[in-house]
Amino acid sequence: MRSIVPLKYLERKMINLIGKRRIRQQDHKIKILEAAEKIFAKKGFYPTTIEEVAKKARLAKGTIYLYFNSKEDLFFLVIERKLDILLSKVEEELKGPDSPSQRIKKVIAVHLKFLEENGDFFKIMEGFSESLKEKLEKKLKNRVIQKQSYYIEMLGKLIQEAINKGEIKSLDSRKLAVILMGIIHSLTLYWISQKEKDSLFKDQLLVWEVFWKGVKNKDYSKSYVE
Amino acid sequence: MRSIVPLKYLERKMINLIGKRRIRQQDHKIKILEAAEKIFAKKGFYPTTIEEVAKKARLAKGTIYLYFNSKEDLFFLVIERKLDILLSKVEEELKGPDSPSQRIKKVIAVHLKFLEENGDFFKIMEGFSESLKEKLEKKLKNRVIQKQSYYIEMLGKLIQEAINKGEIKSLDSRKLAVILMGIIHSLTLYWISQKEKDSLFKDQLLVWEVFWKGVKNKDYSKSYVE
DNA sequence: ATAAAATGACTGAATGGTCAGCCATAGTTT
DNA sequence: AAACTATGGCTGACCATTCAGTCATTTTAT
Repeated sequence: MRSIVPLKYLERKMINLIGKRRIRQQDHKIKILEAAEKIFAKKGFYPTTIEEVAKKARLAKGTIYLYFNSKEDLFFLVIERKLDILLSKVEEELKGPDSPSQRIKKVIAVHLKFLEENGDFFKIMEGFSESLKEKLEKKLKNRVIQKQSYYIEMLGKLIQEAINKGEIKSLDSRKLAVILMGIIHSLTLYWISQKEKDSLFKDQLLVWEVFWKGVKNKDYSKSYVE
Repeated sequence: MRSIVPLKYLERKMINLIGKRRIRQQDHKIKILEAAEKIFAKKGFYPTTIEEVAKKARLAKGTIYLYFNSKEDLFFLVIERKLDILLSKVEEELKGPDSPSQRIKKVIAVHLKFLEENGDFFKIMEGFSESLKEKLEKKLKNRVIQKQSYYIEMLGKLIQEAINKGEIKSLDSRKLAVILMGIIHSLTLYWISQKEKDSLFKDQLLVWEVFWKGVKNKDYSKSYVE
């Protein structure tokens, strides 16, 4: 007799995990994240209201709080989701056996493509620094910062490799990584501000050319292919 | 007899304009601007409270509103004040008879020096895009945006000049201006994030080298002096 | 029938902006 | 020069609004 109760409980647990409800919940979570992404991109963190996000996701305000702990959490999770995708795409691209310089070229292309497809993400990141200023230490905030740093670090190592191989001049590899990201960032900003949007992706050659010629080792000019 | 009254009135007016009170007022305006600059840099637009600015300026909240119309106005005026200084410094530097490339080099130096001396200004500008999103069109906001654009435009023209003289490869001069600013911006951001602050100014050579080699015309390598 | 999910009215805290009054200083009168 | 008056810069309590987050109630699914 007693065993029936826990069985029913487990049963329900299973249903929750794999049944319709579970799927619904996932749907809603994604729906909210996507709605939030758009609104945060448009207005920035502070002027965005949970009510508005809920409306966009066609849910009630209270429902948001069933899936996220706070506005801040929602904000950071929106960022984290996209940052993870970007990171995985870049890491995927780096798996090949190419030379460092070729891999850098690939990173530029992947990054620009991602930003072109995720303008909202870029806009949010742009305002990220503003929103994290003078706020209590938050687990999620730090996770995002850490992922950002990890990305720059990865790029820095790649550049260092290129330096070691003599492809790039012996300069501070981390600073060069920062510079490369700065070039990408500023061109993206420019692209977003343009009303008549040309393709951002096609600027990969411009980025590559300027960066590569700017940093390449004179003795190694043969490696500048294409 | 009648004329005495208006005379006295004018007399008082003069005293108000040039006397103690008038000086006091100027003092306060600057005081508020400087306090606001610090707080805005630290916390960003939205989390900054007028009360806090007032406290820092050792004035009462209401007093702020005697000198500025709103929090937004104060914010934009803080930016505008510094932007004007930067613009004038750069314009001053461009007056010489140097070649375009030499003038670009000077702009880099002046800009980096200014940012090193005005880290707070940079921090505010960083969050500028966030705070201006989805806000009613404001005269002051547009003035600031216009000045920013003017700066990029000026740099673009300078680069175009260099292109025309064959110093720089024939690329989109505006995009190159954007790239140069991106390099400067990202290195400044990096510099600010460093706890052990090296000099930002000394990176002028790095910026110059990377940018110049990245864009220079092959046929014109002689012009790369120093 | 039961429990989970969703709702949205409500609450409390925060804060931009206001304004009636205070008081230091300047001007006037005796 | 002393006493009185007028001025206006400054103040901070107060008001109105906005909004994150809560929870009693309703809806939905099984």
